[in-house]
Amino acid sequence: MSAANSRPAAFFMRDHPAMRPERYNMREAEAKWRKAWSEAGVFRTLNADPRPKYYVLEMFPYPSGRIHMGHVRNYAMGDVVARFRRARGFNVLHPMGWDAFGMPAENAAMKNNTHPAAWTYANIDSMRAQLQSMGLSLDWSREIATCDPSYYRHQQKLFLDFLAAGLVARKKSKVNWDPVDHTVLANEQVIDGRGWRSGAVVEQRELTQWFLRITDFSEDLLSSLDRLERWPEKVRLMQRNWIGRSEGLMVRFVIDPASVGALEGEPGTNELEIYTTRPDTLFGAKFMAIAPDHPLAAAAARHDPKLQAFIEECRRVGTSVAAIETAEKKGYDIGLRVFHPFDPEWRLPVYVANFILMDYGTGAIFGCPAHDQRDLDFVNVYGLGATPVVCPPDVDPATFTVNTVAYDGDGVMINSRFLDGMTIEAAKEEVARRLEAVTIGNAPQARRQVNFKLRDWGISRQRYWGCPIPVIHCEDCGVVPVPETDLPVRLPEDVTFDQPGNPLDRHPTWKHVACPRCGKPARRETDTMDTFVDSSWYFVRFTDPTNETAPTDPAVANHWLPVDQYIGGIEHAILHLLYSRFFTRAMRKCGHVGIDEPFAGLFTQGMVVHETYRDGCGQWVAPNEVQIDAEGGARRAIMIDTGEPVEIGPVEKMSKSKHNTVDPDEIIETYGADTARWFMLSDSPPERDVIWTEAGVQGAYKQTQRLWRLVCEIERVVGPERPARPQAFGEEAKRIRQVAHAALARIEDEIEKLRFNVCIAQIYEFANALSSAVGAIDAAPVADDLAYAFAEAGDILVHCFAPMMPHLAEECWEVLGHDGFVSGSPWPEADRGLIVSDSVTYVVQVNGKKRGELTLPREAGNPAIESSALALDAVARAMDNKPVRKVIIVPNRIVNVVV
RNA sequence: GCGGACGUGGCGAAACCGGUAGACGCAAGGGACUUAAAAUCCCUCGGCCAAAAGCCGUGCGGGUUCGAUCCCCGCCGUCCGCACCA
Repeated sequence: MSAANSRPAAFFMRDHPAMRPERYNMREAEAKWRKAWSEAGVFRTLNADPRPKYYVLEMFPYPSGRIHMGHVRNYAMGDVVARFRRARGFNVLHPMGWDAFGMPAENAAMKNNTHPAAWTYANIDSMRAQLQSMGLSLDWSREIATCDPSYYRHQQKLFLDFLAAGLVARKKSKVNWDPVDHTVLANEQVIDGRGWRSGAVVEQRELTQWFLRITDFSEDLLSSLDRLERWPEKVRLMQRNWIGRSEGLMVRFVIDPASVGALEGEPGTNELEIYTTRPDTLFGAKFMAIAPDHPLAAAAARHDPKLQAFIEECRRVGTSVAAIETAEKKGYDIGLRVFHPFDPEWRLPVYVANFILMDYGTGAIFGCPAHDQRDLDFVNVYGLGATPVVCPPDVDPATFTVNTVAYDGDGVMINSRFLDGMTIEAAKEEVARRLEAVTIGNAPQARRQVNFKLRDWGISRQRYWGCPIPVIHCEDCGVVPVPETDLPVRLPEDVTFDQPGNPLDRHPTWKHVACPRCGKPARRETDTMDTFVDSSWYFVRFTDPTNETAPTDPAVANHWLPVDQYIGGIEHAILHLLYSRFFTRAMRKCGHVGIDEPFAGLFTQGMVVHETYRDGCGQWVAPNEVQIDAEGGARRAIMIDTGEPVEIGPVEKMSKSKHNTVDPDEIIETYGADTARWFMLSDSPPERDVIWTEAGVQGAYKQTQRLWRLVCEIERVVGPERPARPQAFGEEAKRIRQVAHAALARIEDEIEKLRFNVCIAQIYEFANALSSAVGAIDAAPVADDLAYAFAEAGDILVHCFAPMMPHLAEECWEVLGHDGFVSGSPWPEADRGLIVSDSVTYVVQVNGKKRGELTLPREAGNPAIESSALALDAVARAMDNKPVRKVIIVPNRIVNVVV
């Protein structure tokens, strides 16, 4: 149905206002407009469109099968931006796709005996239908799914390009290994050191894995953060800390040969190299500590079964930093002693300690308990003591001690011989200078080093449902890339999940291939890629999603990129965003794009949270099983079925386990997509969590009806013809125009800043003002000037809420007598000249406390303002006959009389 | 453990760059309309006080300032991330 076809009905209604339905039938209207948009292709985007581009993107969803309220919020926000920019004359790219590889499909396969592909594509179909029911202005012709060979073949090409460019490495790395299920476990699958499915104690295993060399870009990824001005400061800070640049010193400690004992002949028993960012605290050292995975620890363990047991105990904690660092500090003295670099008489014990990470620095430290909390916790277990070497300002060095809280602040060096009295910085410099000058075995004892916490990105996954890594292992030729003509390396379809391990590895034929180089029998790589790889370039693929010959067309990609506004959850603040920034740089190096920062503007939205409910037995109860009564301010909940009382619990993130989810389908069915979108945007600032409440969504529903009635009322007082602009406006018409244009200016500012909740409050204020103006009219239609003002205000109002409630807006647009779509019509121009008023209201304060108000002409000068202020009764009373000391006048705002 | 954020009425919140604290909405209470209900419309709504005047009030304790929700210092509480979840 085209908009033109609906004209007769609209005319009929305008001629007979009484015939217009009292209530807006969202169910019919929403379906009607979605169909009309789709048939007219309103949201189709052409790469060749000459208008300025605007790329708005929301993080694409994992196809779990059902959308949740978090999606509704995320996509509602993105759609507001897309629709607003479109109205502002931009050629908007607003695509959607599916982050479709990943573990849940394999878990479902194991549980339900379905194939991951079948499960995933079925989920995509149902989620697409759900998203479409939201009325999002998406270009569905650009839809992509990362699990589709038409997508991952290009990802394999990118991998090969990266390989050729030296951006790929093979290294050993540890994984959580479940000895019963014969599978690698994700950190989230390790619960209290045991596999989630088998319950077996998890081991750590070393596997040779594929890595992307993100650390090649550490410095660039860090310094470029300064240029990302439209990113939240907190995300930039999180990335800065994650990259973790530090300037420190590598120091070689000589091991006392007398302490080597049974380790004689083992490698690495001459010296121990450590990395420190605090060389200034060297005189506070109490011990050395090495990681359980340190080669020296392994060497020592070969001679000491108890140490071996200790190391294995450490490994059971798991591979996650959080687990390692929260575990109680434990160590094992391996008997070695090292010489203090500045005192050959001073020897320090060497421990293997569970809180030292092999991945950072050299996997070895010197421990200075007085100034590092972890070291202090450690010595407090082993009774090694703590000597403070940095004294806080204004503290007496003679009495300063450290017992349970380490001091990591600024201060002056003490107890440190030649460093005493220096600042921390000077002491660091002095230690570095002296140790650089000492030569041990042809090399200086210390060297300055910039270190990063950032590690290379391990992308190997021993799983089926991911993008195959396109290489072949040949006994003679080694690692051989799959020739590009053989891409894609497709996942075999005939796999089963009824036994443990990786289906690709145990597939009878898939991995057996001829070496592309020598032709001898060889085997395919059976690891697949981390799904973060899939999501690290999908935003590029959207610019040219059907390109069959290459991952991108660089010219097209460079036209659209960077994404102007990216919107998604804060949980992706580090990994996804950092990997995407790296990937863009890597793609640039290989000639696929010409930019290095993929997302110019980033917005991180808060979660959708909900009250939790439990019945008498403590079982979780879902919101749709509960009825809430609020009388006299007290809220009580009962089970709808039984009337049994229900306990209202704390508000928490919506999760299946707590049964506090709300199904978007049900909400859209009951209230309509517009209401759901409106409520998601109206209640809380978008970056903060929003609490889903039944009362809130009902309130939003009421507002949709109110706006509908208001627009119908406006149409009634305006009359059936769109009024022409009159020569002059009366007082009331002027006032209405002023209200409308002021509202428009504010609302567009707020949308621009993504402050949707404030924007909606402004729409309410505008609607309230219009509503009373219309209510004051008793004879319709009104005079020409008023009719014009009302019609103009009505158009503005509809435009203002159209990005949030697009279906209702189309319906209202039609009522106001327009052809075509409001979704396709330009944003009205706010006449900012209309907005300035002739008078200004000052707040009058005495000593900073409000005592009255004063309305004066805009052009009033300071002396006039001052004398009017002092003339106020309330001011005189508050001054209490005291003399005026000073009068502060803030232009157009405030007068403060200081007495 | 490390890192990051947040805290304002009964509730969600607003307050431009340090300048009227509580816009707007929800809930609640009162009223109108109605046979009744729903819907709709009007009024009240931070605390103390009968009211006016006034005083108190932005997690807590200090500080800077003519003036602090906003800046500084120190606490308390809540939430999030931590590299194989996506």
